[in-house]
Amino acid sequence: MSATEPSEAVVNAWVGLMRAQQVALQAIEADLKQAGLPPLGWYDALLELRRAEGGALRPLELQQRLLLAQHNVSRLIDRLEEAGHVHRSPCSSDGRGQMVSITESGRALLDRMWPIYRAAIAAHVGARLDNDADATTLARLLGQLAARG
Amino acid sequence: MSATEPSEAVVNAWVGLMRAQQVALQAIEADLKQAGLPPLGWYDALLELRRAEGGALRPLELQQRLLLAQHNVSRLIDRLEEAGHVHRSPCSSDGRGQMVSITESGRALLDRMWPIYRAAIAAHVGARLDNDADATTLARLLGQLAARG
DNA sequence: CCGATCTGGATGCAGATGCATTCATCTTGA
DNA sequence: TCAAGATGAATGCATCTGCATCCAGATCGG
Repeated sequence: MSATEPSEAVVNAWVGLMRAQQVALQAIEADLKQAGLPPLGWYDALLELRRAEGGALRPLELQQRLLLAQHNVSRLIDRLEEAGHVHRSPCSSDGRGQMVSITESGRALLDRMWPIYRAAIAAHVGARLDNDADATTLARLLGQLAARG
Repeated sequence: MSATEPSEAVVNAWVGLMRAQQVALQAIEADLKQAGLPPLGWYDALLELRRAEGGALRPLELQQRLLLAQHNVSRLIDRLEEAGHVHRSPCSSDGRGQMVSITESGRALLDRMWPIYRAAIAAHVGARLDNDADATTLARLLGQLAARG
């Protein structure tokens, strides 16, 4: 499987990965927008913050969890801060760094987004899989692709 | 599977889909850039043109095949034309439309990109799957997600 | 035949991303 | 201890995407 010449099955998996993500993401983003909600990226970032100890993370940690480029995280935080969903404060242990914490507004936004997001996942992903076993298999194989190494 | 409340397996499949695509795409795009080649979008568009009868398609057809927004197709064609890889000509059957055809330069670019692209797929997708059966299963399940309906 | 409407495609503008550089602070080693 | 390098984060600029609108040519109803 690791030759420079991928098998046809591997190429099909790759093409399918691109297509499936494109189709599902477009549909889910459309549902969010339809409901007057911000893009998924905001949800992902706020969710990581809420999960974190104290509801706060360093930008660098956020960057690693979201797999985004440094400058994109910086600007995502700009937008979230502008909208009042996060708050920047200086970092006590490292003068270069800072702490980004989720605000009440940010937590409320997560709560507002999840019902829509959840329904969109069910509609655009769940409804296209035949059963839970398929979903589990898919998740396992996709997990292998995303594993670092 | 189509309740408004997706099962945990479905949510895991969705998260895995986003992650796997992000990781694989970033890695493959990086390999292309490393080799001094243009982004994947160019490959996709040129490939559709080369596959098409006469090496030409209407922008609308390209749009449907690539699942891109109309204005993005228009601008992708701008860039490809600017680089000499495609050629716009008026459409005989519909005065509003046009034909976009792949040039020799475009065909040559496809041929230059494929070895790098192929190796990247093998390295970043193939190498992470245990065997061809897994690749086939993955492709099948992803195909269900992308199927229109 | 012709005006109303629809459709294929382009474009202006705002928002987002990639890339290189910059700035400040932290770390290291002589 | 302090200069040299490394690291966390921001920013200027070009490219790309999203969105609304616009334009020209096609289609349809009377």
